[in-house]
Amino acid sequence: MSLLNDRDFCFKRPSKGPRLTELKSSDDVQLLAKNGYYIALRVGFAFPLEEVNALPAAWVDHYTTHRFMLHDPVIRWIYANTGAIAWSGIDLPDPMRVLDQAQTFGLRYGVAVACFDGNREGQRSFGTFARSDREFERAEIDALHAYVVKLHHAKAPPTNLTKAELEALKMVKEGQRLKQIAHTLGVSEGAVKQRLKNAKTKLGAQTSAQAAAMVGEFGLI
Amino acid sequence: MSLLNDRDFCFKRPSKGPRLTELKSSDDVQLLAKNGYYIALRVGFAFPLEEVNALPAAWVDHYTTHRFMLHDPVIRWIYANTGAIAWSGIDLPDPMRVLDQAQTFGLRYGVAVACFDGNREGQRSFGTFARSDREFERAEIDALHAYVVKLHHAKAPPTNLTKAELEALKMVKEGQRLKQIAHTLGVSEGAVKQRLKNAKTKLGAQTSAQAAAMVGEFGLI
DNA sequence: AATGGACTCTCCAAAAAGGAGAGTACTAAT
DNA sequence: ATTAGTACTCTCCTTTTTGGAGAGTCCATT
Repeated sequence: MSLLNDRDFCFKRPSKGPRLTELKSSDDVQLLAKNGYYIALRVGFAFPLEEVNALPAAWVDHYTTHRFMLHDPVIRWIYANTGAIAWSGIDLPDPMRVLDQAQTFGLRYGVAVACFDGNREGQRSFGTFARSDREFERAEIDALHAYVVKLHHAKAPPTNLTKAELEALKMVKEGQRLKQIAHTLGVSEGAVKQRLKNAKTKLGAQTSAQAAAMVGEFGLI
Repeated sequence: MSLLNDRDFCFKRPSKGPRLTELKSSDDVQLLAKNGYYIALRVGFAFPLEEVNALPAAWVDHYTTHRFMLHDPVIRWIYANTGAIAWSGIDLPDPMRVLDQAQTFGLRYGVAVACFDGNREGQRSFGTFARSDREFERAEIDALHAYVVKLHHAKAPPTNLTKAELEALKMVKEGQRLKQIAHTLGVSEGAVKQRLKNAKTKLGAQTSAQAAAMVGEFGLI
């Protein structure tokens, strides 16, 4: 029996044979990228809004200590391209033999994915996924690509927050009480509450604490 | 190359000669790095906890669009070394002529700084600073180095938070109310309050919202 | 003149914060 | 083996902060 089943993956079975369609959660990804994966979301000038690092700790250690990033052909491909490709298809030099070393950590076969949605800030997202037993199939590569694109869009920062709302959230995040905030801004406490309420609605947050943390992570304040 | 040296831990200067006073704030840095600067704090596997980007918007745009990062000799130096150096002293190839292009954006003379404090996660911090009118002086380079080291230490994540405290903070950050948290954890609401109170004390936070945002930014939850 | 959006306010109920006190668990020193 | 110290956990009680409903103002657009 395949490790992939309906519950884990969401197959569709159209006319010809089983088809992998959509990865819903990190669990689904874990099943495909058995030996680890790494996703960086919304990389701007140099760094991302969020990263998911599910690579083996030993490899992360080795990679960090040797500062492989700038020499890693996978990273180089990701920075230079958009789309998805198997590691084996990347035609770039690997003078530090990063990929060979990766193999000794169980990262033998892999996929690199990069996407960009034409946003003004030039933010890009990318991921790399690995397994040791066999090469990834085309449908799997496409599914991983779609997954990263989905996360990329999900992490699009909200654009409808007003200046006043962001201002209030910033002050909440900095540990100020409503009374202080109101005083500093020269408005009523109720006004501050209303701003926070609007912000929470727009962000889908349950509490001001959550809303403040969210805008912080989006880099909006 | 030594990863660790005295200068990484404390900034002292011998008594003789004019001494550049310590850089206290980003304003001080702005005065020195007239044409812009960039600081990345606590870069782990690949990305930092925080970045300060005060480079000219046009350059950031150009740099991002052309994905210079992997080709930038300054970045390559920073990843490979510890200490501080004038751009002009970096002896690395620049096939994409990143530095030449930087000049056309007012970034003519510059300094690169990198530091590492021997922490377990291998986190490093670095910065690069630019001006167009003249080369940086040795004392200025040292002061900028000290500034980055200071920020690096300031961003050291607290290590004294208990599992219970982090757990509570995480749930606050996710928008849960104390009642919910208490129920989920199977403890009294008072217990949750106490955990949050301890966390706030340890973090020097005024409110739970602030504490939750802080641990989030430290990457502790 | 009407509509919609952002902002403001008040009042009341619900939630969170803060203080004091006390029990438990584990460590290090006597 | 006892003791002291430290860190963590919990309860109870009071005060302060917050959240939520409803309504009003101001302003730009239609």
